[in-house]
Amino acid sequence: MSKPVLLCLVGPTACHKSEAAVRLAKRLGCEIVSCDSVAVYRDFDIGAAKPTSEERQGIAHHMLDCVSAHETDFSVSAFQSMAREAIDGIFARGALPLLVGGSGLYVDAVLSPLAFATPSDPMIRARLAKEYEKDAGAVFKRLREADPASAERLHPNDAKRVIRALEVFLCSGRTLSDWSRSFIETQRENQAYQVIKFGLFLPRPLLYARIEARVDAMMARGFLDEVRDLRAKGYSPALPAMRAIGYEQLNRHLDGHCTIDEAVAEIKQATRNFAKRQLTWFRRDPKLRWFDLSQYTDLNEVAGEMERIYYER
RNA sequence: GGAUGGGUUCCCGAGCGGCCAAAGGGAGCAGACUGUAAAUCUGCCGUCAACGACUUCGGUGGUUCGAAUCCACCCCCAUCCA
Repeated sequence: MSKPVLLCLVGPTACHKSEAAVRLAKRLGCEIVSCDSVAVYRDFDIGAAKPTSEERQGIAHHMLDCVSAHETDFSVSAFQSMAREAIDGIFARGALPLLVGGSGLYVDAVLSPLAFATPSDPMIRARLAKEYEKDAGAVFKRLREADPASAERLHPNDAKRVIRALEVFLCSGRTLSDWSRSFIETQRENQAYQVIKFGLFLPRPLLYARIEARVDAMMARGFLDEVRDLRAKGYSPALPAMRAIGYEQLNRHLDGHCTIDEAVAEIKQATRNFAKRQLTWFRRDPKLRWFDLSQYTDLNEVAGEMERIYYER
């Protein structure tokens, strides 16, 4: 029996992903599943570049505004199960799911059903974080004893991952490398969908120029007020969501640490760096079909090309 | 016109006789990535026929075995006095 087909559109930030997705969705009758680590948050709109209702043009969008930034137990894993539920619903409706997003890990999480089943324990993690701060070397050494494979793979300076790997071992008795191995093995026979992946990109100089223009546009649309409102609503600048690009810098400005011009310049810089990292992530996927936006006069052409590929699958 | 402080590799910025192609940061490039990932982390980063060679520290000329570092003059910049 043939697997259900699922479309996926990725690319760095500021590449017209949302717009291209809507065009494609209109042609193929898709419902969109956003894979964006910031757009999931309610009240985070302008800075998250969340498509407005006009921009969505009546196309159903899932995984937008689906969690509160206050949620302390949100995670990639939570995202994964919610997104998969949304996808099941789309299939049930006889529609075609179109994953769209720039958060590579989130995209992969959705596409790899069995990943992230790994256990976690916030208490242990917090304790390890403290220990790491005091003596990073000691924590890494413990990891090397408990899970040599992960220790080998991880850099001692990578606090997050070193701590997480040890956490997994401490709360489950199994190593992270063990969990991931079984994931890879099971994934092979559990590839749930037939995935067609598209990637959008622009030559670096154009990309960077577009990013800067878009940050200016966000500011013009009231990004600063959005952050002010967020604070007024009780969102602490310490929240993970408030550390997202743009929100972080604007919070620093609001706290008097820098001028608005400095903040904006930093946002542009951080976004450029981010876009580059996204490209690094997506580039390793050999199955991705890339579209250089500078080679097309408009997005309909791109969407048309994608449509053709879909039918020729 | 005078006084003082400066001009360092793409940028900021240390260095102030050898251990200096020159700390550190930023940018740029490449990469990693399995529980809030727009995060976190790594590598490269003057040039080359590259375990060695060559060209750099405002300019020119000196001192010295040896200078980004000392001296002279010159050119810029900043501040202050006129």
